Amino acid sequence: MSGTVKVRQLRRADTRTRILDVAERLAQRRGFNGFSYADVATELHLTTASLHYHFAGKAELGRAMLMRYAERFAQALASIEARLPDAPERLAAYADLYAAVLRQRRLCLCGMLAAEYQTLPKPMRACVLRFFDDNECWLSRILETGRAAGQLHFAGSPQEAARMIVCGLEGAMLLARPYGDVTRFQSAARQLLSSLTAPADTL
Amino acid sequence: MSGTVKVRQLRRADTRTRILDVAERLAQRRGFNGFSYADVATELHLTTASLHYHFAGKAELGRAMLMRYAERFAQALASIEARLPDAPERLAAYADLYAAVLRQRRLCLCGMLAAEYQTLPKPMRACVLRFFDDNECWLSRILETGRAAGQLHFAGSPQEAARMIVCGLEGAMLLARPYGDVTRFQSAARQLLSSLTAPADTL
DNA sequence: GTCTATAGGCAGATAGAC
DNA sequence: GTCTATCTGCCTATAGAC
Repeated sequence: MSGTVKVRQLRRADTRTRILDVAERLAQRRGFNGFSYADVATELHLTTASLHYHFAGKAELGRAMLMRYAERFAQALASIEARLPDAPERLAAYADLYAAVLRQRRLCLCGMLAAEYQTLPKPMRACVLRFFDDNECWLSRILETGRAAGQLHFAGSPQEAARMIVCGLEGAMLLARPYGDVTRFQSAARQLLSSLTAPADTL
Repeated sequence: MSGTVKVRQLRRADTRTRILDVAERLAQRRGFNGFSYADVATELHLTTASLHYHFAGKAELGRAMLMRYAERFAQALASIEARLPDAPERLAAYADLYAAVLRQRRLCLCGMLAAEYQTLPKPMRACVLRFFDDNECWLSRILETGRAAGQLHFAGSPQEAARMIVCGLEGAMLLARPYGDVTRFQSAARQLLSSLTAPADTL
């Protein structure tokens, strides 16, 4: 609608952005039920009343946080597809996205929210499912293309394989973090993807 | 110490047991941070004060709940090993343990607590890790035996494969539940295990 | 064992001054 | 935009009667 929607302030992110940054990190580390408005406000040297100026409530903050996260993730997927032509490399880069999050001692935001799903505000639930749907969709396409090019080998539908990959990577993050051991994730990811990369003659 | 430690009351579980039952179900559905003493008390037509008679605090309740869960799980594993001689059947039965939990619209207790790990009382954290260690240990043994018997085929160490299985199944539960779709879990589990069951000639 | 009563703290949220 | 002040409700926990 407006001609000058957003003017990027490179020197210092605006307050709304910084609130989202803190909320996102806390949600990924402690869960959506594991942090409060006060936690965010304190860290930014604000009051909870100020937060309510930017986001009507915690549910609204959560929704905004999720939408930004999904958008950023989608951009990362598009970047992988544009940069890397080979399917195996694309899958490895996909797993690296997860590893990068884990190195920050965070869980995938939507993996965390999947655990808390039953207690989430309704609008947030839809966002979580859409995130996984988008991942599954992107992976399916990558898998199908890779199989057609003879780079990948797997039985069953690309959709099934895509779902298994998402499950495996989310689960690997979930378990690697308590151990504080990123190699646990790497090992599981490698095994998971190698079953697609290596030729499976008997299937 | 005592000669008559526990006399089973088959007619009606004692209060302590019923508290643990409710707490366990709530923790598996809503997370440890997602339920309160009041939730448990209300459901049992008790007061929170009564709960404090049985468990000093929520952390102590959580610890007792976890220890009982781990013990029950260990018994289930022993039962699988005793009943089923074939490795592929054992693995399928192992996955069925998870599926049964998911059908109750619950997450694996320790999978849920892994997500909440950073906010858990210290004593509970150790229990969560021990649960996964025990699973990994049991699975490693099953995998190694199965490979030696020529029933299973996989590259790498049994430990690595065991970890991948646990990650995959926990992740599959995590994602299947929001969709309310047990077949999502079944599909992922089948793919995960078939890569071990089917001969992999090229590895 | 279970209760009533209550404490003390923290949660999300709002009104209104600046 | 950010603040102070305040509200209401829920949380874990305790004291003490029955």
